[in-house]
Amino acid sequence: MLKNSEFVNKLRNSCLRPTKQRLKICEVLFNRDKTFHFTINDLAKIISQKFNEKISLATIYNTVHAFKDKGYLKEITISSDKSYFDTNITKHHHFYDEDTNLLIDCNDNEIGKVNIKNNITGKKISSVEVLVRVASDTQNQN
Amino acid sequence: MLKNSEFVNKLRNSCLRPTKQRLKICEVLFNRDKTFHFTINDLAKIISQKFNEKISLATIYNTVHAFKDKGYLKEITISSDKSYFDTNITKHHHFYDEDTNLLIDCNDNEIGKVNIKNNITGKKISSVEVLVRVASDTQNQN
DNA sequence: ATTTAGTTTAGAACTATTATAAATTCACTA
DNA sequence: TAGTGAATTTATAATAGTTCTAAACTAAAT
Repeated sequence: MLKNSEFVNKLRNSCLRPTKQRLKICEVLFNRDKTFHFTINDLAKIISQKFNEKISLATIYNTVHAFKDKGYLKEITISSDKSYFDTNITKHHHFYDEDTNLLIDCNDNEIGKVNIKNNITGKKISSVEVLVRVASDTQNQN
Repeated sequence: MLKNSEFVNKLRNSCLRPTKQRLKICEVLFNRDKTFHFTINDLAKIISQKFNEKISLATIYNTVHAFKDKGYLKEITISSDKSYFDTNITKHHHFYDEDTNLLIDCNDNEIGKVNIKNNITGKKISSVEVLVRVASDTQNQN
């Protein structure tokens, strides 16, 4: 739960001018108690519902990517037809509910540490991500 | 390493008519010793190089999706701008080399079993996939 | 107030993928 | 082996998500 002046600082500290549009997007994304998972389309809808003035799609794309580059958002790839973003930027894993298309964060109580015994020679691990797809019992296992 | 008559059977057993095009695609995908990771675009290129007669992109899409539906291919999602497919249909995980954009299969010697302590209530796990992104040491950690 | 660089915008462009509908081919039957 | 109907292939159009463009606007420093 952050307030406007904190967003101004956050943006200034990242060499991003605190424009009206970016502040609105901050408010939608970061003025929350819980992690928020969204697609660009979700975000565009929320913005157009919440505020009278609309923000151009191009700006929403630009801002989300800027926030991702600055480390304020994480991108999560579940399907090739959509990009999901996550306001939880800590290392964590996900459940993906195939019935509802919703992402759910996992904590360490749910998935134990992944044991990587051998890495590719000469390479450094940049991330380890587990995706557990779940569905109601009637769905067939893949 | 399968031969033509085996592909004919494979297709017939799946209620897919063994057409010239499907047999060529089988030859590219399954006449191999090792696992093969590819995008539709990769496959289209290989086909146009290997054979004189070209196969329509629509047919390549249709066939790859039919093979996926029949369980002969697995789809792997790494980035939202491309679909990767894998001829290794066993349960396994992947390294993804961010420098070369190549996928590498993991075996159990490389990644230990993922310990899922709690699943979402009322749901069944349909898959568990680990993606380890790697890059050369000079790249920054994400 | 002026200036300059950063930002926003609408719309065009692009890329991957799916849909369409006509032409072709497979495979069954006679 | 020719005829038939359904499956398949094909080129092309359509669509969806995303990126590009370049003109208009705005923030912030002088």
